[in-house]
Amino acid sequence: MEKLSNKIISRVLLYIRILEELIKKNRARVSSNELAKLTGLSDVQIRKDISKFGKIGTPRLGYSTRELKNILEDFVLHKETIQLALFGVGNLGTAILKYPAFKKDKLNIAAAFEKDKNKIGKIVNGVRIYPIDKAPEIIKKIHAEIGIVAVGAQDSQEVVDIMVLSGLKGIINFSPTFLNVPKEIAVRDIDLSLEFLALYCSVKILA
Amino acid sequence: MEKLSNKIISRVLLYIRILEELIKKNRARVSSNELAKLTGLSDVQIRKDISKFGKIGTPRLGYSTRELKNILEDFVLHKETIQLALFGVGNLGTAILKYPAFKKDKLNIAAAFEKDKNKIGKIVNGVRIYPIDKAPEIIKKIHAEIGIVAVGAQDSQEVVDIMVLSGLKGIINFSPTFLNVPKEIAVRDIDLSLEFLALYCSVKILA
DNA sequence: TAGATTGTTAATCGATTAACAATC
DNA sequence: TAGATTGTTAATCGATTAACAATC
Repeated sequence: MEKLSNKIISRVLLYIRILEELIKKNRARVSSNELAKLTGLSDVQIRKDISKFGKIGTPRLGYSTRELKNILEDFVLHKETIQLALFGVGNLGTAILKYPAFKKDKLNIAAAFEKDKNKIGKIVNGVRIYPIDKAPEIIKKIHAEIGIVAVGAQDSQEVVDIMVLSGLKGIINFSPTFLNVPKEIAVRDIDLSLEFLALYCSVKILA
Repeated sequence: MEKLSNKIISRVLLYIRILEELIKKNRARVSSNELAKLTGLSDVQIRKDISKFGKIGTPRLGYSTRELKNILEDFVLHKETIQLALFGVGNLGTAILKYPAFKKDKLNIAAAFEKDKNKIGKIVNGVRIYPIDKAPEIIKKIHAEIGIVAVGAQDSQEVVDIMVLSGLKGIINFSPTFLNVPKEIAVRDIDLSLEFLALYCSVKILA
C-alpha cells in the first residue's frame, strides 16, 4: 500500500473520532455524504481517502461504521506501543497528561520530569514524576522514543539538550522558542500562542 | 496585494519569532540561507514568501532583521484588537492564559468563564473568571469575537451552544469532540491527544 | 569586475475536485 | 429495472522547487 501523507493521516484520525461517535449512537452505516457534513470536507475527498484502504463501502448503502473504524484504526495506529516522556508538569503538562487518549495502549506517557521538588515523586493520571537529572537513566529504562517539551521558554533549550542526550528520537515542542536539535531528531512544534490559535478563525472572520 | 494562504501566514509567524530572537542577539542582517537553516525550510521558499511583501532584501547583504520583522508583523497582525473569551479555566485553560503572547494588544483574552464556583471571581494573569451563565451578557459588553473551548468533552457542546447564543463569530476548540455549530461560525479544532501530537514525529521515526 | 545573494519565471510535484463508470 | 452511492480516471488547482536573471 502506498504511503499516506500526513494530511490524509490527520483526516483519518478525524474520521475515526466521528465513527466512534456514530457507533456510540448505534448507527450501523454512514454515507460519504453524511461524513462530509460532519467533517466539513467534501464527499469526494472522503471517498478518495477511504479508497486508499480498499473497497470498503457498498454502493447504495455506504460504509459500515464499525468495519470502517476498525480498518482505519488498524492502519493509523502502529503495531508496537510508543513510549513518551513528558518534561514539565505545570498547567500545560498536566493538561496533556489528563487529555483523553483513545488508544492508551499504543501511545503511552511512561514518565514525567520536573524541576519543582514539591512535585517530584507524585503520580498524576498514573504517571510518576521524576527529577529532571534522572531523565537519561529512566528514559533508557522505559525505552521512550518521543519527548514532550511542556516547560517555559527559558528552560526549554536546557531540557531539550537533556532529551537529546537521553537518546529520544522525536520531540514535540510546546515551548514558543526555536530549539537547537541535531537534524536526525524529528521535531514537531506546536504553538499555542493566541496568534496561532486565532489564525484561521480570524482570517476567516476578517476576510 | 494578493491574499496569502494560511500556510504562508503560519510560516510568516515563524519568521517573526526567529527574527525577534536574532534582534535580541543584536544581529542586524540575515540571509535567506541562514533563515533556512533556522527554520528547516528551503532558502528558495523563504525568499518566495518574503517576496510577497515587496523587495525587502539586498543582494549580497540579505535582509535587515528589524525591517523584515516590522513588515511581516504589520501584515500579519490586524489593525484592530480582537477580543477573545475563554471557557474553562482548568489546567489547559490556565496554560493558555499564561502562554506568552507576543502582541498582547492585538489579541486579548478579555474574560474567562467557569462552572466551578471556587474559581469564579478570581483573576488569572489579569483575566477575571465569571460564571458561565453570565457569558452572553459579558461577551456582548466586551465585544468578544472568538471563543476558546477548554472544557472537558462532556461539557463542550453545552458551552458551545452558549457561545453561539452569545454571538461569537469564531471558536477555537480544544475539546476532542465533534461540535454542532451553525456553519457561519468559523471553527478551528486543535487536537492535543497523543495520537495527534505524536503523528508527525512517529511517522518520521517509523518511516 | 567578480562573487554572492535576492527576486522571478518556468517546471514539477502533490493534493483536490470534477466527471463518470461500476455496482448494489 | 431505476436510483443511489461507491470508486476511479482525468482535469484543475495550488504549492514547492529548479533554474536563472537581476543587482548590489
